[in-house]
Amino acid sequence: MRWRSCSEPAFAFAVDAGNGAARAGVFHTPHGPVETPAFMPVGTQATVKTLDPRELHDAGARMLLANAYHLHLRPGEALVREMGGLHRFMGWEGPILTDSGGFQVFSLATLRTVNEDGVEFQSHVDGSRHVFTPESVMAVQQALGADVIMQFDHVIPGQSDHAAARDASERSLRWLERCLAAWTPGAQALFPIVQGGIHADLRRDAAQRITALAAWDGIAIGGLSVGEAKEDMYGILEVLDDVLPRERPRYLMGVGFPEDLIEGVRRGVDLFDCVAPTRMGRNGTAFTRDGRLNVRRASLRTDPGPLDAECDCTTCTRFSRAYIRHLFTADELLGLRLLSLHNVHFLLALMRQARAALHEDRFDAWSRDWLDRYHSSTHPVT
RNA sequence: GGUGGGGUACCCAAGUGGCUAACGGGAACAGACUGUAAAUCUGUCGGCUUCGGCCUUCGAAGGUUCGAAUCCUUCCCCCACCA
Repeated sequence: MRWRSCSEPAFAFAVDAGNGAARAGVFHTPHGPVETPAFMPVGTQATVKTLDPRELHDAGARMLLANAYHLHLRPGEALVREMGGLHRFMGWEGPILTDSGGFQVFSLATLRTVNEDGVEFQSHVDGSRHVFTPESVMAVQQALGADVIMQFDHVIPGQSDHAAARDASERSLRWLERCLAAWTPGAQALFPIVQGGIHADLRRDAAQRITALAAWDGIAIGGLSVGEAKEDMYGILEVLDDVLPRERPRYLMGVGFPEDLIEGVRRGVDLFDCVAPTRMGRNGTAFTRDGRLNVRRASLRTDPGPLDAECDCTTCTRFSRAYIRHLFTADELLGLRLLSLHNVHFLLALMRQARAALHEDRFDAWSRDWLDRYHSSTHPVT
């Protein structure tokens, strides 16, 4: 295995506070440090939908995601490279992580066939056929030029049985070896991904085998938040907390909702990403300290207050619930932007609070209070 | 004044004897969304209900029929064109 030593500084990870399994630290990348635990907004097609990179940075985002499958189809990694790489192309100077397309094996299941060599996708854009292999996915991600790249993995539905989960996990492990062989260490960190569904033995086995391969820049936990029960997800995180090395960042892929971020941090996760804040932002749901709020609700028609009284984002400082409701009711584009911005800001602020609580050694109490209030879900009309 | 067309649930609009509480849209209301095929999707949308049904509806009133939003009569409105 051609593993770069973890003593190399480019992707150093320093843990500087902890509370049980939860910890706070700093993950260093060639495009700057990321304080953890951190939430990474998702910009699948080299854009966090509706949001300007500048306002993302101002909201506290330090690292973004993009997607190899989508960018390979459009505009193509060659064009991105020609335009100076992903950072310059999308106007984001901070670190970027690209997902490999493994999630699309799950989300586009009706448009692909899997075999040992790789996956043949029928493009959701124009129907053309594209073969993704561990080697080709490494090449795509190298051309895109993200700081962190992901192995090609096989994601399956959360409720899959043991046999199916083992099959997908074993395939992902074989593909990991091929990704490692095709990877050029140095400017890019390669994160392996633990699979195994909701089956503790498979998860433990995969985590141990990945860990045993070599030193790590970071390890991802994949195949969660794909339809399984929350308790199953939390249970798997607890299983993995015992097995995964503590000196490297752990990245829980595709999570999540505010409550899942806190539950994840509590179980030792450092990095998260999720489309929820932006998708829900476009679909009319706001995250608030008192639970989710459907901004189309008739009861907000004349509500002069902010989405969340404690939020200091642009949306909450300047616009009323009544106005945002109106924007959604009238299908005005500003509504999508304002709500996406608020939701992203909300999760970033949540992680900021979690880090502060960890540094001040009060994470346990803080997280319990936060969850109690969030789950009480009242939404008094102002 | 004449001729022709039309009045269907909040709006638009199908339906010309039973399969119609009434196709479709929209609005409204409620819900879902977790490494983005998503500014998407789902449900409710006359009233009551012990969920099996019951009641009231298709401009108004009468009539034909076992049975009418659908056929007939009269009346009331709207639109187009002609005087």
